[in-house]
This record gives sequence, structure tokens and C-alpha cells, in this order.
Amino acid sequence: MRVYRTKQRMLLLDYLKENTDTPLCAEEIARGLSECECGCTERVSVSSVYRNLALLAAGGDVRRFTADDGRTALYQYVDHVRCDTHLHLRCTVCGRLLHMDEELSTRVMRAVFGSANFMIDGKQTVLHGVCGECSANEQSKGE
Amino acid sequence: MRVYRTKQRMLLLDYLKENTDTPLCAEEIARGLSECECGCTERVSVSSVYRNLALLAAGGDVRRFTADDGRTALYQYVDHVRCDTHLHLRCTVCGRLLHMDEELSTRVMRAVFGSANFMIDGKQTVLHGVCGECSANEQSKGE
DNA sequence: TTGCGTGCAAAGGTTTTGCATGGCA
DNA sequence: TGCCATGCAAAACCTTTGCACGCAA
Repeated sequence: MRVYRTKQRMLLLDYLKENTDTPLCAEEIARGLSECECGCTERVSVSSVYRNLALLAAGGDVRRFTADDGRTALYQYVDHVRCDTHLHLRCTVCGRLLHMDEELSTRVMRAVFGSANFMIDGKQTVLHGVCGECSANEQSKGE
Repeated sequence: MRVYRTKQRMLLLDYLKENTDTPLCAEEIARGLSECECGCTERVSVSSVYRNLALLAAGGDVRRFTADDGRTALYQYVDHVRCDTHLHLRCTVCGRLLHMDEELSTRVMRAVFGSANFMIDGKQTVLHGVCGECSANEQSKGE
């Protein structure tokens, strides 16, 4: 089956590549695309966004999360060059997605493989917790 | 606000504690509860199951996942005594949830805290990848 | 010209909510 | 007795699907 390089698909891909820091929901993406250039309403329909996101997610180019509300799906572009080699950290306080450096990621993956015989998939794994900045803020608040 | 120990709530909690190995969706839980003792239909309504699961999840007694279909929520009882001290591994091939032993979990959490200043929350984190058994099967298939 | 992709609206499935009733403490 | 919890049905919500038309190659 042939895959066309349609205007909508290319716009979506560009948009995702420009917003790799935060996972976005389908509607946010559709809205973002429509506000991109001119002020005209809805340049790419939500259903097309969904269809293309599903395609990209199946191909591994996009990562699919679940939002804190437990039902909305969030999507984020995956940079293959970097993602095979490092893990991600999500701070549950500020919501940011942080990149764990390659050296530490490798160390963790090796330790788990060595001791538990489990091969971590960096593309699918996200460690949840509290980042240094937020834990510092929490502490200063408590004082 | 007072929390009553109603029959339905207690049944739910018991059921979850008896099924800690697999995450279940709300409907499965409701069905499981109704098939529990007698053959009568629906002993606990789905909405009550949802309401109680939300309460339990908020309190950290239940972990909320997202099924592979990307929309159904799955729930699993969290054993606090064990969960603060170890991480979980989910095999993407066989689907099992494995418990990483405490020593290795601590090692990983310390390494990440030491190098990335990030405090992993064991209750929320699940490492995805392939377990030893499945990777052995994959290999033997390829031969 | 072929057939994939799109937009729209409607359908689908899961989860939440409103309200009257029931039951715990 | 005072509220919280429940069940039911309806609503809300996100996502998928059907269909006719448009557009890439």
C-alpha cells in the first residue's frame, strides 16, 4: 500500500517535530495546525490527525501516552537517533519529559538485563517521579 | 469526609486483592464480582466500580494502566508493603507484570537519583521490554 | 487515471454524572 | 438520624468509522 505525502500529513509531521518537548492530545495538535499560519479555522480535521497519528505510532515514529485524566491520549514525536540509546523521565509535578543521558541509560539497561534478564525497550519506557528542580521547590516550600 | 465500609466497596477490595497478577478493566471487575458467589446478575454496578476505583487510585491503593487498545483503563491492586521498595517490569510479548527484586530496584533508583537527581516513584513506574523467557522463545523461533 | 487521504457527521465504546433510593455508623 | 454510597439511565467524552469527494503520483 502506497503512502502519499499529503499536505496535511506533512504539516502534522512538521508540527510534531517542532513540539517534541511536550506530549499533545489530538485536539491540541489539530488546533495548533490551524493556528499555524493564517487565522482560518481548522486546516486539518481531527479525524485526519487521529488517522495519521495512528499510522505514525504504528511505525514507531510517534509515542502514545495517556494523560493524567486517564482517558485522553497524548502523542509525542520520537527522535529515533536518540531514543534507542536513552531513557525518558517524566516529572509528575511539573509534567516535563526529561532525557536521561546516554551513559546512565546504558548503565540502567545493562544492570536490569544483567540481574533480571529483562531487556528494556527505551522507546516504550518512561520513568515517573520527581525531578531535581521540583523536589528543591517542594523543600523550600516546606521551610 | 467519612468513608463507609459498604458491602460493595469491601467486595471490590477483596476481589482486587485476590487478583493482583493481572490488571483488569472496570467491566471485568464488575462481572467478576457478580459471578463471585451465586449466579445472580450484577451484584455491584459498573458505576460504583468506577467510583470506588477512582477513590482507591487517588489514595494510591490501586494502579491505573491503559490497555493496548489505548482507551480502556485497567486497574490493579498495589501492595504498599512491596511497592515502595521495588519496580515493575512489563513484558510487551507475553504481557506479564514482573516484579523486579528489591536489591536491583534500589540499585537502579539510587543510580538515577545520584546521576540525574531524579527520584523515581516506584508506584507509578513500569519498565517495558522483553522478559528472559520471551526473548529465549524468540531466539529459538528464529533458528 | 488509480486509489489513498480528507472532511464531515454519525456511531462507537468507555467513563462520568444526576437523582432518587438505600444503608452504614 | 445524617450523610455517604449505590443503581439506573442519561450525558459526556474521546476516538473511530462510513461515505462521498479531492488530490498525489
